[in-house]
Amino acid sequence: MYRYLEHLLAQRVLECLERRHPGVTLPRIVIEQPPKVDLGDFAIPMFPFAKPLRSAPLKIAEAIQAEIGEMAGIAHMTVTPPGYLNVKVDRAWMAAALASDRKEPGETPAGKILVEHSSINPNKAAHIGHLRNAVLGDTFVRLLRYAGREVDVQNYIDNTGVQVADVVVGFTHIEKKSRAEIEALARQSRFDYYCWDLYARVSQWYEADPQNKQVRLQTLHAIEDVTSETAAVAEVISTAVLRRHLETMDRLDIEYDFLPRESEILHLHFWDAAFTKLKESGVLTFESQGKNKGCWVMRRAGTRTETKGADSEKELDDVLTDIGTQGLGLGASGISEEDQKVIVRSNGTVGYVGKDIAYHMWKFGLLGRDFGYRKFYRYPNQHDCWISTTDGKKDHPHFGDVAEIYNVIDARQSEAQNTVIEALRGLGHDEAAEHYTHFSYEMVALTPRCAAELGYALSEEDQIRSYIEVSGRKGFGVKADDLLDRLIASAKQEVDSRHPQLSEPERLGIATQISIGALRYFMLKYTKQSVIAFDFKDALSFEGETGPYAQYAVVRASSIFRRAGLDPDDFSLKLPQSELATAFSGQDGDEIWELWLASSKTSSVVEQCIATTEPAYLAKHVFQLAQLFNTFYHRHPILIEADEKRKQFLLATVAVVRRELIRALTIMGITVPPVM
RNA sequence: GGGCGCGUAGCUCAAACGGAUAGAGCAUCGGAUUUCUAAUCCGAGGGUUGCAGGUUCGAUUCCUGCCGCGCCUACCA
Repeated sequence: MYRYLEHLLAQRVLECLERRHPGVTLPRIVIEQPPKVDLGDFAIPMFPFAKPLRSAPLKIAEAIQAEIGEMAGIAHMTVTPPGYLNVKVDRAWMAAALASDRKEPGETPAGKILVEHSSINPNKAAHIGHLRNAVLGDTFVRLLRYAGREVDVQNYIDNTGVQVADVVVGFTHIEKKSRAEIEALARQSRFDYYCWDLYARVSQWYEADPQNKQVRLQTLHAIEDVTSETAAVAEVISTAVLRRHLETMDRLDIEYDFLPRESEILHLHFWDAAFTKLKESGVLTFESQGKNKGCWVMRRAGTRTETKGADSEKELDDVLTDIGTQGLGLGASGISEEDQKVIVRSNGTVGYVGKDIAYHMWKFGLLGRDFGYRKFYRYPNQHDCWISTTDGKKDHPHFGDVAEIYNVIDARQSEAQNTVIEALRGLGHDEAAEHYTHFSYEMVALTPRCAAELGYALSEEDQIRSYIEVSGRKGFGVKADDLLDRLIASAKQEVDSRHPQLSEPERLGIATQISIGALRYFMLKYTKQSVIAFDFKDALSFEGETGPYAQYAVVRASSIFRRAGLDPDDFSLKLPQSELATAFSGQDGDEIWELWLASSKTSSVVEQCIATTEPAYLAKHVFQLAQLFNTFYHRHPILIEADEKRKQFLLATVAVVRRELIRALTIMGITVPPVM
């Protein structure tokens, strides 16, 4: 409801100003919340209008106040120095709307959205860095779906790269295992852990003798030939590890719809189709000199200081003729060597950025080719996850060909992402480029203390750092399943001591819900651009600003209703609006109103999260709501309340807060246990 | 060297689009009528928002310069 009033207000203020000042271009109307409730529920700063309207902020506020007229849901407005128009909501109106969970008017944009996340190399166990990616991505998917959008979830699988090749080398050259032996191992429960260790050993093996790296190259090439034994082994390994990743993510209620694999991008010749178009459009140019001689190159994204029109280009041309291209280090492509990004190597093979361009053309339905599809994994809820194949089934859902895409990929890959966007633009697909969002986030690193705890010897240099980057190659990191296991063990201990009367499966179930709540909340409470310095102490905490804190608030709300013998989901407020108005104007009316107001904000927060690709706002909202509720809970004993009308009012407050908390937690992928 | 990002309380982090007295959690210290169970609540201390300028009614937020830190910058994927 908050969102609805916010939009309504902005629109009415805009109309009002346009009527008074026709033809003037106005700045965007910003609506915020005043620092304290007694000032109002919305604040509209008037300062930005002072200059364009040639009038004092307070004068403008007064004019709007006088002319804007009545609005359902708005009680009144006050002009507040130094230049705000503060707006108070009609509390009874809002409360009635919230209590009946009235649907907010508003339309949702059409067009399918593709969110890609996780994309873990299928050669080792998933670690906490992958967890951040998956939780961010999955939560964003839930945000979009809550907002009414249609979303496909994809997880890109690089099953033909060096990382898989390295583990193949480990099995075949270090451990000298046969294909049958590897297949047997791959059926073991935590095969990904086995690969984790082996991958680290392979890295050491390469370092021990540079000759060994030759084996890596041979293996990499062998994998590309589908008929080879090596390719078969790679397939066994990557598929088994991929299955493990899906299982790990399923523990956190994270599911995918489609798994496009690099092997199909290769074998279905996606690149050939893209290459033709890239050459025709001039995005790619052939370099005939310098260190990239014989390669097809592209200008690295963000290297040109934007073309400033004909003049400067002409100047540039003059300069070029004067010095000669050699002097500037420009190749035949006209791009300086360090600004060149090699897309096709001199031996004719294509690099990963090239494949990525082709793949993204497919996403937008611009390639003219499609994957084959077959079912790969069925979730316990019967949802099917599909995977790419060369031929595949005829009957399959339609993937790709979407209106918007979001790629959840860490900040280190932003240059590559921008290069793909630039390629799309260069191909003339500006529309697609505009709807391509790199959902960028920072990595998860380990604190030196955490690293020491895990038994890694640190250099003196590393010991004084605030964090150290994880490395799959070195086997340095915290595995996702290990963290989850530790969380569950720790939560289980608490549940055991608090609820000894419950059965073992019940207690384990509760501990699992709490662990997922703690983990998902932990991954979401930091803003994207902040590096998470991981520490078990913080991650294993169930107190303060954590998932369990919010879950506990809901448990308390539910328990009030249970004790009262009422169903919170089916509780209807029987007070007329006049009674509600009285309740809110009482002694603690402001304090309780704050709780209702916060409850009304979910859809507004969801909108903000989507607009800024920042799910952390939702976590903040959940925490704020839970915190307000806990304070309220302490101050107002409800079941012993003698005044029946007052009791109804308090119960309605609890019901609404509970519903909104559950709603927001659900978007975060967090469920609430029956007791805690 | 170039590109991107960061620097806020002892620690970990908030404050989207410039706004009203810069907020939380953890840690520390002191409390909560044995109550809808305390995984909770209340209180205290703790800040020149890295430094120096600039823009303006107003700057943690925008601009410039410096200092410090991280990531990216391969014919690897």
